Amino acid sequence: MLSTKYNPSEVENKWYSYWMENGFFNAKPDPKKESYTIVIPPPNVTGVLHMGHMLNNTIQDILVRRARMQGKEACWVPGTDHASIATEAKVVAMLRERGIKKSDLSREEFLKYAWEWKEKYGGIILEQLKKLGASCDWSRTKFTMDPDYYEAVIDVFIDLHKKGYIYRGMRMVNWDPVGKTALSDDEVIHKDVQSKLYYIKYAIEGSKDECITIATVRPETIMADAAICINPNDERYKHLKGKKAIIPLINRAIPIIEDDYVTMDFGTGCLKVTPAHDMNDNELGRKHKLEVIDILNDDGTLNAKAQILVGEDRFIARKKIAKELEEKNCLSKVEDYKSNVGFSERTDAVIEPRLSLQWFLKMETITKPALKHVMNDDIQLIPPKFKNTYNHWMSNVRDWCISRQLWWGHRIPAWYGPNGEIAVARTREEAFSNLKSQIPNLKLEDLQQDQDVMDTWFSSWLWPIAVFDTSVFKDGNKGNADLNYFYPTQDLVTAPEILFFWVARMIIAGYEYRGEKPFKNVYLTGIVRDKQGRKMSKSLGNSPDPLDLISKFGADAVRAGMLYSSPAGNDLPYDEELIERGRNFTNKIWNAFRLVKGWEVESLPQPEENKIAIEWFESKMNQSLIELDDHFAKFRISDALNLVTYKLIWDDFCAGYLEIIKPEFGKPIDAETYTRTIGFFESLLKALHPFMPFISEELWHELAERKERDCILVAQWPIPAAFNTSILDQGSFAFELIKVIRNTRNEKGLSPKIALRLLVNASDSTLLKSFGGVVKKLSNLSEVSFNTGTVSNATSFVIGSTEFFIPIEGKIDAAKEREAILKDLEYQRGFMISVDKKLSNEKFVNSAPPQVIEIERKKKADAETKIKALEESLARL
RNA sequence: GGGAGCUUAGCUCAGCUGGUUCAGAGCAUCUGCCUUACAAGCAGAGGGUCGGGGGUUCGAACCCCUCAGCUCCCACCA
Repeated sequence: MLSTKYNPSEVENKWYSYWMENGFFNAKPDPKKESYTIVIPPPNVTGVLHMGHMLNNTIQDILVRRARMQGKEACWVPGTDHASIATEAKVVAMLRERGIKKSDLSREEFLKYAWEWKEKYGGIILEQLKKLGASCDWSRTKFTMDPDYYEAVIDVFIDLHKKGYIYRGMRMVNWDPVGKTALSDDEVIHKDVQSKLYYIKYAIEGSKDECITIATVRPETIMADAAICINPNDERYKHLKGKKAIIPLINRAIPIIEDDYVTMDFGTGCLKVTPAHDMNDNELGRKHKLEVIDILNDDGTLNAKAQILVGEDRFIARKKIAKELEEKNCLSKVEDYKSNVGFSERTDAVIEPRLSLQWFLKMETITKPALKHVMNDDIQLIPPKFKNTYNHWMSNVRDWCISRQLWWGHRIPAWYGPNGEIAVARTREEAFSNLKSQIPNLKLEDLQQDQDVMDTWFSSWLWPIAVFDTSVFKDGNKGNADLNYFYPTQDLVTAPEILFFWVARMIIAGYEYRGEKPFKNVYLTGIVRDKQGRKMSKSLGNSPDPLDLISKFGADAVRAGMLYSSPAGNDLPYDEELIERGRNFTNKIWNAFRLVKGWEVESLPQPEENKIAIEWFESKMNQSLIELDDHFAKFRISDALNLVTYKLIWDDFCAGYLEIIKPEFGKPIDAETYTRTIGFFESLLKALHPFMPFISEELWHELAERKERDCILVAQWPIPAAFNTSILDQGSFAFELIKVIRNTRNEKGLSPKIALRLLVNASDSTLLKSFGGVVKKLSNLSEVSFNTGTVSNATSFVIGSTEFFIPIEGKIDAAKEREAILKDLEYQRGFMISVDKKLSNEKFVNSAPPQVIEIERKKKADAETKIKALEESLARL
């Protein structure tokens, strides 16, 4: 006896192993087949699976499995990202726990630890994805620091340098004093922070007691001030033009300059200009040729140039300076102030704008095709609302700072001579030969390689190309068979947060190196949030462990749960109830299988209602399959499952079809119906497979004997045939009738066990003719009679324009019945009036499309019948 | 400051070309059922000025204007 509960865990392990053993996930170029490719957004190599991955990878797997069933050569390439700063931070933390400081290690020693760490924890996440059922071609698993990938990244750096896109420059960068590295703008998160606005008095040089007051949130940077700036139109300060102000505490004189950049009504209308420590001040400083005084060390402490508080952390210095200023009577007031502060995405340190020598990629030219091909829909963003944002970003893109002061990553292939000469080259030897002509006595060991590595995204932007061919970035290489077959890929599924970090840059690289888009569609998922709408995060502890969920509910249930209410681009408010609902669905399917499996099959004449049920369900299924394909074509994955597949299986197949054909307990089913039912079940399982791969595979094998390797994951996707609208209409009419009869039972307190008679005041109307037997069975009727005329001592109702009676002697409460009829009558009359009004409106009749008018006419006719029937019933009572 | 989006049942959300898929789903609630596939279930029911106001239209949840509230992205005025 099979359990009434579906038990997923055994089934899942069994089939995943079987699929792997048979190499079903592996793809290779096949000119006879269309290719379908997805590259996985490579998770951090030391990461663990979280709910966002679940959503993301479920969607990818659905797309890949469906493509595979459609006969395409489906290739889903997995892999991991070295994630330089995130991984390095983890390794540093691990070393610290073991009492080892990074600063005590050489680069080589540190990297040895990092690789050890990677070998130990790397790829856990990929193993976890297998539990979800991800049908990746694991033989293609790629890592962004695989030796060949590493080389490809270096090739690209050298190539772009040669093309003049990469340059080295002193720029203001976002400095992370904890990670001790520069960050790109995108790695900085701005948050509103409650801080203080200090009003500081600077004495005017040569004046007895006149002062100029500036407002700042950063008093610790006054020692780096290069000027005071006022607005040229500001009458209040005109007289100070050309004079000098004296920085308190260190008594250094700085010029008072004018620039209309200064907002007159903010603070005091005077601005301290600190070119070394503020992006805007830096621009201002350059414009006015001001001195740049950098008073901070790379860890955010004050250096000797500050003259005071040397070695103190900037935030401690801030407090101390404020106190000192107050003591020296230089602080006129302090206000509470909400300011927007940048934080490091990875270390959460407050970002310090800092001047430093970094490598940059010029973005202006190289981004052009990437903008164009998204705007003209060669590449489609789903949902399309992101096009605007993309346009805005790509049109205002700044040069990309690609160097990072880290060790874990692709080391910048630049070599410096004794006097700062630069050679960009693959090896020391190559650099040497490049430089020796200009440096007479150069020795090989004089050359120093740049200490920095490249931004992680500078490697992952090559992903869709490099997963297939890493040698293609060298001159003259046309690409291998894999690349030419699988590239461009079709769909990319990722989170909107990395649209610019990653997606845009892959597009740039795609056009630069292949002259072709990397993918056709970009499906942007939502963010998984908790019930309170907060992002799932480790620090909040609000993220469930996906593997726990899988072992509790099954992978199929979790996959379905992730798809409830998660259309593209919309956030998903996560709730375990969603997974439960998914679990309930698997159980429903399991029980449908138990029912069918339990039937005795005999060659019997096929009952009439079974014939109708088969005809009806076939049409219903074809109709649904068409809708299903349509949803897929529009990337409405969630709708494809919830609005179509789920309803088709639960409502139409289980609640409708199976209930009709179900033989009485203990009685056999006719062979014809049984065979057709198995066929339907198989089609349903196929349509279900992309969403719920495990239960569909299991039941595929349970429903019939299968040959070796005859698996549902390689079965052919069901192709919808034409459907019969008339039978579908008859079906809905019949189910409506059944519902009303059941409701009548409920209202009148009649047990479902008591058979009722249904009398129809019409000839065997076409709408009911075929479905008479169905209605009889599903609403437990002893008879259905036609042409009965009006019947007394019965409850009556009208569906469409047909009047029905159910004789229920003794169960009729005339007063109650009358009340109900009057209420209905009132509504119907009101409805009539509004329809009439519409139909007698000439403008409506003239301008509305004919089918709309037809519908209104039908409404009117139905209402007329109803009113007539109601009036008659009233008269009889 | 610039941009995008959201506001529909108690909750979470659909509603795709302005018109029968038009006011929907799931959950929650209520009623009745342990009916021989499934109580993780079955059969029903109630629940709504589609954020407020105005407009366009024969017709508006949907288009336009406006007000209010919320969210996200980008920029940073010290």
